[in-house]
Amino acid sequence: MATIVDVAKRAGVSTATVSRVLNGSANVSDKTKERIMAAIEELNYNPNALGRNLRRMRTGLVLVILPSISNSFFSQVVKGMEQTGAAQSYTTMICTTRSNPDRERMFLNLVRNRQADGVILISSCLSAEELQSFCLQYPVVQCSEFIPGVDTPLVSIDNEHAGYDAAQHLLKLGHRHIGVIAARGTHSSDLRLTGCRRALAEYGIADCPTAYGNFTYQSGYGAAQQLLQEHPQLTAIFAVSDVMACAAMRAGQDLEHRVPETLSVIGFDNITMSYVVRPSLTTIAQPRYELGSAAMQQLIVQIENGKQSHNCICMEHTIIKRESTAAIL
Amino acid sequence: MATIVDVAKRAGVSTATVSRVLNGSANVSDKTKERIMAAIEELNYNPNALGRNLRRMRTGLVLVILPSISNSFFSQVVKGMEQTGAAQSYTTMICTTRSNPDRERMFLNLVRNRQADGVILISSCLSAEELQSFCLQYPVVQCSEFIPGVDTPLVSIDNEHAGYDAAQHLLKLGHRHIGVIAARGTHSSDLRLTGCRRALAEYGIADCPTAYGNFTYQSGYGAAQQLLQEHPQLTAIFAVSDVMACAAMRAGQDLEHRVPETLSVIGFDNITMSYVVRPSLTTIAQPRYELGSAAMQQLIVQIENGKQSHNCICMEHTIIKRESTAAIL
DNA sequence: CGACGAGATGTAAACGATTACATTTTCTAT
DNA sequence: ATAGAAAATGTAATCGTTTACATCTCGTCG
Repeated sequence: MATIVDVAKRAGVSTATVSRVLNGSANVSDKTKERIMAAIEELNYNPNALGRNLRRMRTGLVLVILPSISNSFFSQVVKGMEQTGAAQSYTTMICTTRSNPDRERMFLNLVRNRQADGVILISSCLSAEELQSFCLQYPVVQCSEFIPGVDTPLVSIDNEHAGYDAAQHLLKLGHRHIGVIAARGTHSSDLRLTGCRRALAEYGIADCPTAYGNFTYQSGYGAAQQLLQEHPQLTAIFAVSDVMACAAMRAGQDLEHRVPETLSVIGFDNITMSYVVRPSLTTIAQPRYELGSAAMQQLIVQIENGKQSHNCICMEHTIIKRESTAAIL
Repeated sequence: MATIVDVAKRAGVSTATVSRVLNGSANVSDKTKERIMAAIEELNYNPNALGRNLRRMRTGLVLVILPSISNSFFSQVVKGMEQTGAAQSYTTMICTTRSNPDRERMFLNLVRNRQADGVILISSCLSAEELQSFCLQYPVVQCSEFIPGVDTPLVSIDNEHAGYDAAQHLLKLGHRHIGVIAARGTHSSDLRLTGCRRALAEYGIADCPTAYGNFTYQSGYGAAQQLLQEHPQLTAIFAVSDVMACAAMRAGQDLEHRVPETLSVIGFDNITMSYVVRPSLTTIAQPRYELGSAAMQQLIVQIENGKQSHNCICMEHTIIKRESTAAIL
């Protein structure tokens, strides 16, 4: 494997000059430049990034840490990050934790180690304390799904308000018995639930049957079954994710409900599945690409200008009305 | 940021001894080890991986390059890679190309640059020639979706045979007018189509109407519409991906078909969506986790023992019969 | 008691680039 | 022709580790 020294020798110049050509620096004569290019070509030389990065003390790599790539919600968010990063010469790589804190720590260590310049967290599985101590020293941004009480820039939507809007939609359709499928230990789910209850309270409704799932189809199915069996008076279900909402529709149908005639269902995230199922799913959409893009923007500022003030960027959500919700009969 | 020199000074030893402790080497007295650990603690020292990797000329990083994370088929494949890699101390990162050859080249350059030790390709978008010249010099494995004619180890299923089996299933149910939704420029799709036609030929059927999509729901919907309108006699459709198969079901239903009574549909991949839709989708399943695991195994062998003979590992597929296919009336 | 070997530690040379500073060459203006 | 500026190039230190080799310190054994 050829090094810069080999190239320099072959071209009859010093390594400094080769380096200048490599980095497009001015003040190298065309003749020399050509000789160097030829030597690079002949030796099939590739600069060793380890040497370069060591000297520069940066890598141009940015990590996105998320639980898994199976949630198609993340796809667009990550795309926003990638494109915004690429526009400023950062390479984005995806690291999956499978909700294993040790795996997350391992990836954060890559930043400690200087193998990556910074990290964007989606749905971290560490404690606020652990995260806090990390983010004091290294560039970190939280995006979308986050741990509260940590001094990182944060890019998300107003989940409480979104939950409120979902419930409002059902209430305006006349529903008064509304159940929720939430997810335990997920801050956004807590906020959505809070917002939902606030809307119910405005209609004088104190009762809000809630079951919990973990974002899988199976868990959503079970939660919906439980809700519908324990509270037969329910006419609507709000699930904090589309996958669980789809499962709820199926569970409802399997319990002799018709959606939306006897059971309305509203989801969250607007993933592909939500318009593939039948009936198509009413849901809350987030500006996924923009969330990712803004998060990357924040991270790059941090990497290049150091720790920033605790920024919190809140984006707009929208409700997408489809076939799964209807006025109560 | 503390360096190994700072730690050595503080502990009153040489950097060599600190390094020995860091790497768990023998022959350091307990007393010294303790002093060094204390110094590391006090200085909040983290070894700089850039220096280390430069010296060792390896990083322990492995890249998985794929078009996008939105295809949930990849999720389990990648999990197999991650776990098998982790078991041998390799860190796996996911890189998405969005089918952009320049992005793919950029990621391959990380290997050229020595920022990663090797790479697994799923559905590369480079030419066989370009890939070939890369894989002669660096550790590469292709997995699942591949470019033919390149000397990399390959881990996949027998796509031709799988296509044959899908068609056989429909033929045995009595279908004689079978359409295919394929994907242009995808080798596995070509093979599946070939296999399908071989099965038809065995039944003396020469006609096999084929339309093309690009794995998106929309494209599958359009392809199915086209097939059903141009060939009203069709009673069954084989789509080379579940997403397109689901779209075909919907298109069929929107054209007044009932699935499976008047139209049978079979897909490929067994993604979550395939059992969420109604009717649930008959499909061909691949051993996803095992594909990924075997691919990583191959890669590690290459990284640690150098270029291997052109290995091709073929895994078993299975047909999963659900509600979307039925005997012809 | 002295030699020897094992164990503990230190010295210094890599690894492959970048870059501040020094030097040489070339050009311009008088 | 020559001073001086500008352009081109070179020298060598540096980034933070690891590790071959050298050295030192003991305890053991004949």
